Amino acid sequence: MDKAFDPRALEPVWRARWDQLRIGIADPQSDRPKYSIGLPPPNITGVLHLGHAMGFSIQDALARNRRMCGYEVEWCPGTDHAAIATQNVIERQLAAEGTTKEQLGRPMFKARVDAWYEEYGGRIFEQMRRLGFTCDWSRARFTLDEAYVRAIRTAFKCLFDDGLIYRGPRIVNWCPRCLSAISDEEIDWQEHSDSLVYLRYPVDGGGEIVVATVRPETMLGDAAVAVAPGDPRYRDLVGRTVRLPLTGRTVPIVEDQAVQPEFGTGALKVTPAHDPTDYEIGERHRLPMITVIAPDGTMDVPDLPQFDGIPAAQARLVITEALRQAGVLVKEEEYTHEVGHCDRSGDVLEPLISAQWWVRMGELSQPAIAAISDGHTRFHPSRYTDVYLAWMSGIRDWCISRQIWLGHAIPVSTCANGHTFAWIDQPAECPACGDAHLEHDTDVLDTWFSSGLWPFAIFGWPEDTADLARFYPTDVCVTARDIIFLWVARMIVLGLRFTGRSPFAHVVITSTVQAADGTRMNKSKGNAVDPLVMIEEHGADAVRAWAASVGTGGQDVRFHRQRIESYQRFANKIWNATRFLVARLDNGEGVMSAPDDSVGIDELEPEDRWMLSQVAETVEAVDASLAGYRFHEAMDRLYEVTWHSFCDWYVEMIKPRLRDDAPATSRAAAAQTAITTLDVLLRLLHPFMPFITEECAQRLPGAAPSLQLRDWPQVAPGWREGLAAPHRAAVDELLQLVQRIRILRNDSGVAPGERHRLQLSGGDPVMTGAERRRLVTALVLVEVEDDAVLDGGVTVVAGGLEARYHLMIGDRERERAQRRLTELEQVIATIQARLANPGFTGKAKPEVVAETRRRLDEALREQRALRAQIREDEKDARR
RNA sequence: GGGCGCAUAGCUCAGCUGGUUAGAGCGCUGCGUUGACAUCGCAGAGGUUCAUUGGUUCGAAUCCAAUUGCGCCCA
Repeated sequence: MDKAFDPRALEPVWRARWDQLRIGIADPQSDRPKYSIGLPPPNITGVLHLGHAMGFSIQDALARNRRMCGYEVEWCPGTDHAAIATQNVIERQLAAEGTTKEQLGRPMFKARVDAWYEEYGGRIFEQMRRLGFTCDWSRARFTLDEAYVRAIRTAFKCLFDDGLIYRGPRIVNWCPRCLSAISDEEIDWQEHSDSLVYLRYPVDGGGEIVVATVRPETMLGDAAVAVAPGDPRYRDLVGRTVRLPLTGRTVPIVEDQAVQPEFGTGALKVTPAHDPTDYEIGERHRLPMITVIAPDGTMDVPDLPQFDGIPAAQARLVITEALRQAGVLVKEEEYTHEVGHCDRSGDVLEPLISAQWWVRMGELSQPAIAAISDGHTRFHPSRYTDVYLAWMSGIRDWCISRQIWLGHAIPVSTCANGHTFAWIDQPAECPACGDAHLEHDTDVLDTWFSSGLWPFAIFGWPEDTADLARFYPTDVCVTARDIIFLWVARMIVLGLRFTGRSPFAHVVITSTVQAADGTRMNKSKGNAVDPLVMIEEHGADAVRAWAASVGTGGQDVRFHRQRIESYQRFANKIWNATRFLVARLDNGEGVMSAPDDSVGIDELEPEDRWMLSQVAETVEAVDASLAGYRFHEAMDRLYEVTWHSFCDWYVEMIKPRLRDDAPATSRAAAAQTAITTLDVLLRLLHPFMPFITEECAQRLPGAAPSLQLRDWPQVAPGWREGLAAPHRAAVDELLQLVQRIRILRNDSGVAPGERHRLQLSGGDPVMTGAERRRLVTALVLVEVEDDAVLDGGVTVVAGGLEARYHLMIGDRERERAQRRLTELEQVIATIQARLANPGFTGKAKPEVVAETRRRLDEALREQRALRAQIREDEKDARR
């Protein structure tokens, strides 16, 4: 084996092996229990970012783990056509070529789009393969596939025929660049510094009312002035009318609960056609909807030619000036507020009234609420349950139409006789009257409508396929927090509607990766980290282990490359531990073999039992962590036990036993334990770090072609307790003693090769003196004496174990002993006070009290030893 | 305006259902190249005891309330 693990050389080998073994390909006919996941489909023309790397690493870890646990795993990948994003890309290309999609026409535009998909369609899958993901590539789906289109049309038609889809004019978030409606969830809020303008409106019959607004240009479309119900300042004005400056129109003063009396003057100008809140006020008071801004974002006021056609932002200044001239402007104040932008084009959104297609959510939301509140589907971390429920119970109708060219056409036609109907196969004539003059709707569907069908459409719905029967509902959906509403909620709603079942049992929300300074990673800001670069530089295992270690737990994470580096080093550590064992136990072919694999339990040494008991604990701990989707916990645990328990302690302890001249039985027991431990750890680590674990596992006796074909480790009942419980504590105690001896040597300035005599006494009788002497010798350079009594020396204690160590104390040790003594005095005082408290001894659990007593004993013993050490030292000093 | 989350070592963060002399990684300091690993080993410093203030409790970093600061979501 090479001296260091080389991911670049070994990763392609294992990817090829997994392909060859058809690891990800599921067999619906198998009699294993199923486990299924629908991969959240990335944008087909996008590139992999760290968020994908994280979420997908977690899914692959689940998939690999479940396979080893005996499940038939279907992890179905796919891509989304991402209509708005793709259209923007193509339009930018066209602009660079000096043309537009309108000049090109729809058929040519579609050809451009297809070419784009053709060129970049496979890219993100290739990137995913670099990380070693074992999706079922044979079932990959694309939301523009023919079968998928059928699913979408079927879903649409069902909802339409059930009266749950309607078309109507409503206020929407309109992007003047995309010339399309945008859903509430796609708004990017940014802070803007604007001015709050106070306008004086004359009240008919005398008096005035001052309103405050950040959008004075919309005053041309005012339909009322609203005040909070019962506001004493305006009580007398309610019911009277106001004469608007510039337009001269007369509008009423109304009361409405949406008005915040403390904001501005407490009087609100109401522009129902250009503000969502005003729209609602307008509906409540049946106000006219006066449109003054066109879809392209310019003023649409033919009666006022001086303003007509000016872009709204500019009109704001012009109209403010006109109001100032008219003496209407009272004052302007600086005002900072959040303004909605199109998250695709970045343009400021313009709320407008427009005819759109809507899904009636009221009825649909009920089962979607029940599915979560009844626990059929659970969120991890659980707090997202409330977030989801709050949103779902206040849900509004869903705007599903977009005025763009790319995407799924709304499958609706209208005939010359005014019959409007939805269809699955585009009809030639009206089913109601046979009229052949059909007009097809030119809008396309919101991308989230199609991805909302994902968990069942990927398996062939609406057809009755074997895959659908076998793999739906899926087990888990692993995704990012920002699409809980946009996507997860819609899948639940649509899944329940069309299949009667919630599409997944668990929703795992992964962390959001931020840049190191806590800001959002953003390609345009240049602070985005490319996972492929990370793979190149640190290896895929390191990236994946990082993803597992920070991906769950519910916190956002700041990206620090050092975190990935630490897992790269971890991979190297695993590699070298394996390399060492191979070197010692080589069967001649670079594979380790135990000299005798029929080692009986009775032949295990205390450290073997100590190690195996930790292995057993780790299996249980990792299982528990995975069951709770706490990947960070599993990763931490595996890192700790592999590096520290196994490499730092266990391997060091058994080094002498692995020498060729060591007693055969002891050597076999050590080899057997080391191999077993490594084998279990590799299997446990495999879902998180598949490449390194595969490569190392090949060096173990009886290796399978892939760890994916091995069973997940299990702990036999009673193994840990029966095998190792007493030895575990005894060895721990000994290790603590070793550490204290090392400290003593270190702080006394003992040279590395310098040996001193040491004598052990006390300790748990499960271990013999000889066993202890052997281990201490293996772990620290000392001459351990037999039981003969030595005079003098420094006493070192750990638990019930004591060592007399013959060396001259150095100054640093003297200081350390004094410091430690002071510290101990405090500890002892605290524990004694606790034990003296009848409230504690009376109410605390007996085992807690016993443990406290034990700790007191331990502290007292250490204190005695330190005092003796200091006395002895002073004696020496006098000599 | 409503909701959620976070404030623990220089940095990034763990600490589940309350009981530890409060931990890890990175960074920092000292020592170390006798055959697993310098992508390493051994040891060390570093937290007024876990934002602040109250409360519950025999006992709180851990539960409750309020406050301050920060982040996010919804409106």
